[in-house]
Amino acid sequence: MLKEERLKLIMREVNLHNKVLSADLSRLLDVSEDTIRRDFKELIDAGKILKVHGGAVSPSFHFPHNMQSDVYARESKQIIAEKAKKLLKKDCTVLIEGGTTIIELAKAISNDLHATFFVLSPQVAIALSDRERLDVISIGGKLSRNSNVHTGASVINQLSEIKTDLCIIGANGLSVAEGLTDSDWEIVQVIKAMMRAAQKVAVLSISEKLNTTQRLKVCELHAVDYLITELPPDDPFLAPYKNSVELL
Amino acid sequence: MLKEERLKLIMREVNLHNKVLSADLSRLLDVSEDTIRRDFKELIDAGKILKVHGGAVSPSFHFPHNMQSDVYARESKQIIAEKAKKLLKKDCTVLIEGGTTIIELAKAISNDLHATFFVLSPQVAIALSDRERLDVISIGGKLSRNSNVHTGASVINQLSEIKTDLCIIGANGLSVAEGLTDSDWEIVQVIKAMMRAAQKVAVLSISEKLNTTQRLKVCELHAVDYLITELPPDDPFLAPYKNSVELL
DNA sequence: TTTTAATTTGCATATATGCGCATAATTATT
DNA sequence: AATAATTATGCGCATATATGCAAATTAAAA
Repeated sequence: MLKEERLKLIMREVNLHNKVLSADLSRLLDVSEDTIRRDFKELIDAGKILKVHGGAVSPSFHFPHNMQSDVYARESKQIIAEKAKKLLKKDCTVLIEGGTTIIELAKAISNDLHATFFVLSPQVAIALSDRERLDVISIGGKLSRNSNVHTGASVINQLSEIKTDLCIIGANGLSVAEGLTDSDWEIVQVIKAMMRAAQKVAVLSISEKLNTTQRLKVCELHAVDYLITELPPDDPFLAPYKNSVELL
Repeated sequence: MLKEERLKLIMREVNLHNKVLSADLSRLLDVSEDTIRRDFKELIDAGKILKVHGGAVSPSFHFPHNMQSDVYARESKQIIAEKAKKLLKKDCTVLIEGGTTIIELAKAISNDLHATFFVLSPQVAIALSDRERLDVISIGGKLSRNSNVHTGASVINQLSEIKTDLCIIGANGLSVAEGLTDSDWEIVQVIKAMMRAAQKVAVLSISEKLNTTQRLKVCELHAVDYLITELPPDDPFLAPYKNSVELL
């Protein structure tokens, strides 16, 4: 990849998100963070970005907005994202939910994966929008405020009309006894519809969500094909799950 | 192979991909990289390409050449956003497109406006997602990469089923003679459908887009109800538009 | 504070580039 | 047609640029 291309892509990221992290760009563009920082220098000299610790921001960036302090458990989520990437094969169709873990996965997806993604969350749509070889299709609907995912009858309807190889969802509660659980009724309906639309079901969950239960039931554990946590599959903590799902 | 043929092929590659690697061309045309570089020299002298380390790029791609433009107009866009806010009444339904000007409007919308927004762009959806009293409904579809707006038949379909008080769109080209114009066919279809779905049409445009024309026609000027620019309505620059639309 | 993460710096390596020259191909001249 | 002149091409080498790695430094976070 030409350096010029990288600069273009960096600017695109900055204009898109107002801020970029060196680490994210490093993974996206598959160069070292050093190189990203050197690119930053050029863009700074050109007055196109401003440097901040950890990344860069657009010159017109105002702090109050977009300042999401999502750093929490980000490392675990990145491990999960790396594992989940292995499920994404060339030319597959994927139905993908929202939530911070899923967004981490979206960011980690390589620039040259050729596939079709059906997305339910505007954030995920944006995170994927710069991947040249990806078809991104938003399943529209009412934006649920607390989850930032499209919900409602129209979503369920549209989901009933598509078939995908895989669906990827985040877990709010997961236990051997109760299976997958959530606290939001609308989201539960959406996830159920997603699972019907997909051949295989992958659940991404940081380990702290394991062995917890939310008010509403989504499905039994055995309805899940892959469970991806930041722990190695042979971690004793995961032992109870081994019989029902494939651990990654 | 004749040198002239090579030059032709090189230009074709550049126009096709906006960039070429010396190494690729060397292999493709079966000549040494030196020769390719010497070819580059000719094309550079002719102003047809620009040299970068590792290859060459099309002049429009080279970033130092299109340095400004996007970021600087932000102030104007904020002025436009403030004016456009006045069109948003309590309990109205609004259909809103994408683009930087529109995103600026979305950010400017007050926290206690009670209304329903149909959105076509994930960025706009996110910008609106934290307004407590807003219903945000995404019209889903294939995400168009260059505009970051949902497009395609499903969008047109969904738009045919809704009725809103107002639609707000950004202009790419606007002139008295040619009306509203754009360069992307998919977007044109979407805008037309938006206008059919809405009672009133507001066009937001920074003044530099005025009196310019793009390849594809969207509609005549009189199909637009409100034209909002950063200039005051009595600016002489806007005089030709006065008869056809209401200026804000 | 201590601890962690990000950045800078210097260095090593790989790749790209420019130049001189020899050779091959093309064109002009006799 | 043969030869001279011109132009195009490839190769080796010196230099410049780009990139990654590791240690040292600096900034943020706990």
